[in-house]
Amino acid sequence: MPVITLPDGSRREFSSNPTVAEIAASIGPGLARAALAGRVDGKLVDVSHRVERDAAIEIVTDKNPDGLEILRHSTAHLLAHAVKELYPEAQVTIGPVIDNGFYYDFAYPRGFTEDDLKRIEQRMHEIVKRDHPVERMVMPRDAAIEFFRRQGEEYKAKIIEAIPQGETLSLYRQGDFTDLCRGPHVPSTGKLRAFKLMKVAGAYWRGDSRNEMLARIYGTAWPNKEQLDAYLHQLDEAEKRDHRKLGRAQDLFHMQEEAPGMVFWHPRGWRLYQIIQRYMSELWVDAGYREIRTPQLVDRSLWEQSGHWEKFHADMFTTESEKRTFAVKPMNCPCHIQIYNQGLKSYRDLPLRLAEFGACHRNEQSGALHGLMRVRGFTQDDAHIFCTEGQIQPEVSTFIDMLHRVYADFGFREIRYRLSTRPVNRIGSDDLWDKAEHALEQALNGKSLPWDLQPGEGAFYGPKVEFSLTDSIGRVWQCGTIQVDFSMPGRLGATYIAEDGSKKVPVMLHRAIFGSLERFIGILIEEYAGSFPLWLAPVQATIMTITDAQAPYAQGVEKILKNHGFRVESDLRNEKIGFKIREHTLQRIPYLLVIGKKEAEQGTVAVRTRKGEDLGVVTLDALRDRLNLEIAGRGFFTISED
RNA sequence: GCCCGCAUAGCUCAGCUGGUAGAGCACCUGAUUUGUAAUCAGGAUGUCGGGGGUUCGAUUCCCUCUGCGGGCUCCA
Repeated sequence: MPVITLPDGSRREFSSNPTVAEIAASIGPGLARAALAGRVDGKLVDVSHRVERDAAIEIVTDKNPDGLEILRHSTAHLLAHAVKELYPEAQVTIGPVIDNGFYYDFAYPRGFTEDDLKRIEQRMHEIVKRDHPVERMVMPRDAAIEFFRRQGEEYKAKIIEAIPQGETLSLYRQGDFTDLCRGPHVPSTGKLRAFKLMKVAGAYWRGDSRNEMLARIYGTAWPNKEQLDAYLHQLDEAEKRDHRKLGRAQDLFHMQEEAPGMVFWHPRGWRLYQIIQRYMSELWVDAGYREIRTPQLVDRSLWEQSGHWEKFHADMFTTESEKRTFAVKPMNCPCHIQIYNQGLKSYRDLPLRLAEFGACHRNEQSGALHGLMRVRGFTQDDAHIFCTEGQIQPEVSTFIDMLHRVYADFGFREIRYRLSTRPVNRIGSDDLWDKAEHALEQALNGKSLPWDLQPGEGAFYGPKVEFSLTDSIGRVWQCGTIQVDFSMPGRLGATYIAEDGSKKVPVMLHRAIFGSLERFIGILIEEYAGSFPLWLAPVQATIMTITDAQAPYAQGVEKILKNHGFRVESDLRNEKIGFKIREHTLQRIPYLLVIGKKEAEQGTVAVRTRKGEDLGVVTLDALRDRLNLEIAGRGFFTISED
């Protein structure tokens, strides 16, 4: 008879083979009710699973991450169940768990509307009330195909057809609804309580844009209403950080119909942009880069040579002049090679690091555009390192250190690392790709960084490491990148004279840290929710007067602070001080400097932060020292963060 | 590009089933000279995204284009 070992090490012996549910019940009725699934010797199973030999058992509840995942997965089935009841002609496809929830894709040409979502959600609650037991069945592969075909579920049948012959499949049935699924699932629909359907979207069958569009419904699910509400609240909060909203509210930039995907930077936004640009420009000097500037418009022939015309043509803006075709540059690399090619290079010149704030344009698909994050006109902090094969490792390694420093300065702690390998559409031999992919992998492993592999996601000219940051609602955006390129220098005739006097082709590393200034600023706005640290704040302090009488003194203070290099503005309007405080606090100005009769007489200012702290009355020298200290602290200084 | 949705004053938004539009803030004028998150009073404001159609009549219904939003595909 099986002996069951529980997570606390205790053992129980059963007189007959118990199910997971029975084991839970033997521990306590509360646990029996809470049991969603079991873990038997590490393997997740349904509570109906019968344990037939000695095993380590854990009862999985919604307190456990596995339990939450099962809950979400079962809620996806619940969604499909409701849809099939309401819209029998819809076909089910797949319904996986994702962060914070799940989705389910249906083949339903009419598509779903917001009203449908309400109906579906209501029906889901009804099915929960019915508390259908969720039963597991097994079926041979071919029988399963037959089973779904009979029900008109062509997509399910196709999914199963992709599974090898001879496999036995598990199906789950709740009421009249049966779905193919590996499981496990909650024991009955009554276990599902806190969920909400979020949105409808289109998604291609099997993720291929050549396939038909399915109707996807996204939902979220939680163990209880409190957690669901907390999540919904968190989403509301995240929405307030949206860079598009804050960009308008803080008068940083705007975009308009006549220039889709292009940014109109307003004075404050442009100041921020320039602060960031200058920061990088100085870092380049420190790191041995040399800054350059190359043309926007380049003849088609260069793009043909570089391979862009062939692989990237659809994304390039072109124009005609004097019977020639020019393309607005989508990337800077070919131009940088032109600068490299001026004058004969020696191995002694390597590594040669050429950097540019390269203004690029790409004709992105209209549906891909997204605020500052995905635009058609953007500026990269782009550099190309020309080096020997032996210099690849140290250069990649040094680059990653530099990137870490930059991200830390801007307050980013969580970076996602991804290695993207050769795509189908590519130039260069497999031998070169092997070498390049290997070089990047080694650089990452050398720093013990956790990275994900993205097979087939590399650029057409080489593999890359992507360094990604997340926006306010958790969407991941690639910012930094380093790419090894063994192909393009050769195509564009770059060479150097080696130690032995022979002519060799250098390796080129494409690399960026911000990626695009636009995207980086977008993420920065969301990261700080518009409350920029002092060193980045477009306006660092606003001087405001109590009455007109202090205007001359206030203007003097403004001048002094500006001379110290601070970004200061004055608000001399005939308004009450509370009104001015409110306005500039909402603008997230780090320091509010109030000047009344007293301050004007004493030669001081009363300091208030955007958080509402009163720092008292200080002299201008004391203020200067404080601001300078805080500015020097960059992302590490937290006094005025909120 | 594809699917779904949206487009009303500078901004945020209201406007039920068709009868040419409204609020708050902002703006302008005047009063007020004010001490740490909204002083009071008055005033002006719209081709209701563009084009076409149905209708006696369209912000409202239909078609189409453009842009935006959320996804998908793609990418910095």
